[in-house]
Amino acid sequence: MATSSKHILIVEDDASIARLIDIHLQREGYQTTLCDDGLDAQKLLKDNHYDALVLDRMIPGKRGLDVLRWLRGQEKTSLLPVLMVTALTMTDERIRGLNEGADDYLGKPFEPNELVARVAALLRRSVSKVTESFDSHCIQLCEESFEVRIEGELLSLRPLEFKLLQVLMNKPSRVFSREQLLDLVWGIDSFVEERTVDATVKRLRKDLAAFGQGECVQTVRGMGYRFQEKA
Amino acid sequence: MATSSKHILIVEDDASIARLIDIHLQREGYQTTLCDDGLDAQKLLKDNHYDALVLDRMIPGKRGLDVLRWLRGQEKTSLLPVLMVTALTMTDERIRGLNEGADDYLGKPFEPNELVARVAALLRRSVSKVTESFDSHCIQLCEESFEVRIEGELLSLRPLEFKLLQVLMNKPSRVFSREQLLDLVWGIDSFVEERTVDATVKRLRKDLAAFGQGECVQTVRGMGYRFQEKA
DNA sequence: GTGCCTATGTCATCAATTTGTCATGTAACT
DNA sequence: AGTTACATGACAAATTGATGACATAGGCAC
Repeated sequence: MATSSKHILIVEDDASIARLIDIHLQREGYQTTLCDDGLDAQKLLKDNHYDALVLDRMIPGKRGLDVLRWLRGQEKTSLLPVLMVTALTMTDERIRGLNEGADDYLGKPFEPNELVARVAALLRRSVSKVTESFDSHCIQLCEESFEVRIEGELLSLRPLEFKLLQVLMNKPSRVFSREQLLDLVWGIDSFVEERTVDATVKRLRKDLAAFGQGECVQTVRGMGYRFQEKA
Repeated sequence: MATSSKHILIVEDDASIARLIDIHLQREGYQTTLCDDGLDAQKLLKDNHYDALVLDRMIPGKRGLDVLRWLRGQEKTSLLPVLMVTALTMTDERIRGLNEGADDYLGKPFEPNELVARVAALLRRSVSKVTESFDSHCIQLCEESFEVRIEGELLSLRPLEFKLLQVLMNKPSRVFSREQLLDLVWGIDSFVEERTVDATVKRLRKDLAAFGQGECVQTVRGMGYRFQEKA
C-alpha cells in the first residue's frame, strides 16, 4: 500500500489559522478542503469522503461539538478520525471533547508540527479502526484480532491468506479477477505475477480444507475467484 | 467554600509567584507550605501529608516532571492531586504533563482566581478520581498504583513495560501494530525505531514469564502484538 | 560533583516462516 | 486431440521476529 493522498477536511473560521493548518498539511502531501462554517461542514461530510477531520471548537453556524455529535451519529462518518482544535485551555473542556468522541485534542496555540504529527497518528490508527468482522454460515473472520474461526475452532492463516479471505468474504459470491485481487490484497504498486494469486489461493484452500471448508474459495474459469459457502 | 483546612504544598522557585499563589490560597482558608526546590519537595512529601500540590514545571534541583513522576511512584502520594503550573505554552508540553500524571494544568501568566478555582476543583474531584484497573483472569494491572499482580503476587515492571502492558490489556485480543504501539506507548513524537518495540516486548515477556505468564503477550506475525490469556 | 546502577534504544545475527516463481501435471472447453 | 486455464509441489528468496550484546542516558546515592 503506497502513501495514497489522504483527504482531510479542515473546519476553522479563523482564516489565518485555517491557512496555517492548510499549508502544513498540504506540505505533507495531504489533500485538503477548507470550510469555515458548521452547516457547510455537514454538507461536505455528507456528500464527500474524507479520511480525517480537523475541527475547531468555536465555529459559526454550529458549535464544533454539535458537528462532532452529529457526525458520530451518521453511519458514514461514525468512525471518521477527528482532531479537535480549541482555544480553550481548561482541562475539563479538553476531556469533554474526548468524551464527545473526538479522537484527539489540540489546544491553541499549537505547533504546526505537532498538528501534522497528530493527524498522521490518527490516520495510522484509523486504518485498523474499521474493525468489522465478517461471518458466513460457519466461518468467522475478525479483523481486530486477525483471527479466523470455523465453527469456533481457531485456525491460523498466513498474513496474505488472511487478507485474501478478508477481501473475498467482504463480498460473498462476487467474482474477483486476479488483477483485482492483486490490487486489493497485494497493493496497487506490487510487482507480482498474476500466477502468484493461484499459489496463495491454493494455500488458503489447503488451510481451510483442514477444517472442512476448502470448497469455500471457488474458481470461476476465465474470470477469477470468489467466496461462497458450500450449499 | 474552604471549610476544613486543607493543606496544600506549593513548589515554586519564583518568590513573587510563590507569594501570589500563597496569598490567594490562604485567603480561601487553605493551609499552605512553600518550597522552592525539587529535592526539598520530595522530603516534605515524604514526611508530611498534603491534600494537594501546586507544582511549577521549572524548579531548581529537579525538573517539575521528575518530581511528578517520583511522587506518582510512591504509595503515599500516588493519588495526590497535582496542579502543574508552567510558563511553557507548547501544547505538547502540556499534554506530556497530563500524561505524566498531572491532574490539571495552568499556564503562566494566570489569574489567581483561576488558580484558586482549579485547586478547589481538584480537591473536590480527588475523592472520586477515576482510575481504571484492568484485570484478566490472573493478571491485575492497577493504573492507580502502577502495580501489576499475578495471582496476587506483586511484580515490578519497568515504566515502559508497564505502559505497554497497559495498552495491550486495555483491548484484550486486539492486535496492535508496532506503529500503533509506538504512538500509544512512546508517544506520537518519539523518534524510536520500530524494532524497539520488539525489545520491550521481549523484556516484558521475560518479566511476566517469571510468574508463568510469558505467553500472554503474543506475536501475530506480520501484524503486531496482542494480549491474550493463555487458554 | 562522582560514580554506580538501571532503563532503554540500537544493532548484528540467527532461526523460522512466508512468499514468489517456475516446471510440470491435470482438468475443462472446443 | 488440441488448446487453454488452472492446480500443484518443489525450491529459492525475501520477510519477519527473537535474542543477546552493547552503548548511552538518566536517576540516585554518596
